[in-house]
Amino acid sequence: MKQVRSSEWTGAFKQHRLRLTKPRQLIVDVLGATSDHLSAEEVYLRVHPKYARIGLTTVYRTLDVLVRMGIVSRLDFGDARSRYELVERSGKPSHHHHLVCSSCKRVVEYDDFMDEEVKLIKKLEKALSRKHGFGITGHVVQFLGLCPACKTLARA
Amino acid sequence: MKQVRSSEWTGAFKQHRLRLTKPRQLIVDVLGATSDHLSAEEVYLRVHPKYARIGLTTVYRTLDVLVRMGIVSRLDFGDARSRYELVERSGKPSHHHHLVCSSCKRVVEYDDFMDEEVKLIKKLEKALSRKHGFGITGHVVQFLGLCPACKTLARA
DNA sequence: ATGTTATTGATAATGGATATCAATAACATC
DNA sequence: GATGTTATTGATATCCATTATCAATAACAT
Repeated sequence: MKQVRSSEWTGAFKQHRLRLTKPRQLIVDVLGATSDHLSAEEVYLRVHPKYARIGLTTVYRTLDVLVRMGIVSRLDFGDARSRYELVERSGKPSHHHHLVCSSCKRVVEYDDFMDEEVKLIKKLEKALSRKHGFGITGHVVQFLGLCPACKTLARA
Repeated sequence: MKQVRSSEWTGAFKQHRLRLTKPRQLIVDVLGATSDHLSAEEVYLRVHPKYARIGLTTVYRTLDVLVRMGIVSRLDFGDARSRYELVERSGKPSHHHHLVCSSCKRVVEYDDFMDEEVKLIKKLEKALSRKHGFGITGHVVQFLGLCPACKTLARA
C-alpha cells in the first residue's frame, strides 16, 4: 500500500472501486484546509456546517479508509483519541515528525536533521525487514516533553 | 523526573513518600517476571492468583504512578489499550524500540544501530529543546508493518 | 499501641470507537 | 436520461478501556 498524494486521491478511489461521495470529498477538503491535527469529532464539526446530515460514523469510517489507502496518517498524542493529518499537504514539510507536550498536548511539527533521520530510518527498515521478515509500511518518531507554559506551571 | 532502575524502585517510592503496599509490590513483580508487554487487565489477571482481592482500579492507578516515576514505560501498539514494560529489566537490552505488526499486533524488540540512533536522538533533543523551549522527557520510535504470517494472509 | 492519612477496591460513569441495518445515492449499463 | 445494482450512509445501540467517587482499609510515623 503505497503513499498517495492527496491531490490524486480521487484517482486512487476509482482504482479501488470506491465511490466518490459527498461526505468523502468534504472530509478530505477539511483535512486539506488546516494544519491542525484533527480528531474524528473535530472533522465532523467542520464538515457539519457545509453538510448538516453528515454522521459521525461516516467520519470514522472514511478516516479509516483514507488511512488504509495511505492518504491520511493516524496520529496518537496520548490524549485518548486518534488524530489525523493529510500525508501530503501544500505548505507543510513533506516529511516531518512531532514534538508533543505531555501536559497540554500542544504539538509542534519539526523537520530538523530530517535528511540524517531519513537515512537512518531507511537503513533500519532494511535491516529489520531482512532480520524479521516484516513488510514495513511506516514508522512513528515522536518527542515528548513539557512546553514552556506547562514547564512554568509545573514549577508553581 | 529521571529514570529509575526497577531494582531500586522501593527506594524511589520512599523518597516520594509513597507507601510500599502489597498491590504495588505484586504489580512490579509481575512486570519484572515477563518480557511481554502487558495491558492493565493482563497485569490484573497475573496478580489475581497471588492476591485475589486486587482491584483493577488499583492496577491502573499503580501503573500510572510507575510511569510518572520513570520506572515503567507506557506503550501504544494501536490495539486500543495501553501496554506497559519495566524500563530496566534484566535480560532485556536497556535501550530498545519496537517493530509492530499492524494486523496481529505482534511486537519485536530491536536494538540494531542503537548507538547511531541514540546519537541522533540526543542531537534532536538538544535542537528541539533550544528551538521550542520544551523540556524533553522522552521519545517514541516505532516501526509498523506486516509480520510474515500476516503478509501471507494478505496475499490470499 | 495508636493516630494520621495514603491507599484501596466496589461501583458507577465517561467517552471514543464500532456493530447493526434499513434507507439512500453512486455509477455502470442500457 | 432512466434504471438496476450495490456501495455507502447515518441513526441507534453497544462495546470496552479508562476514570471518578467514596467509604473502608492498611502503611507507617510517633
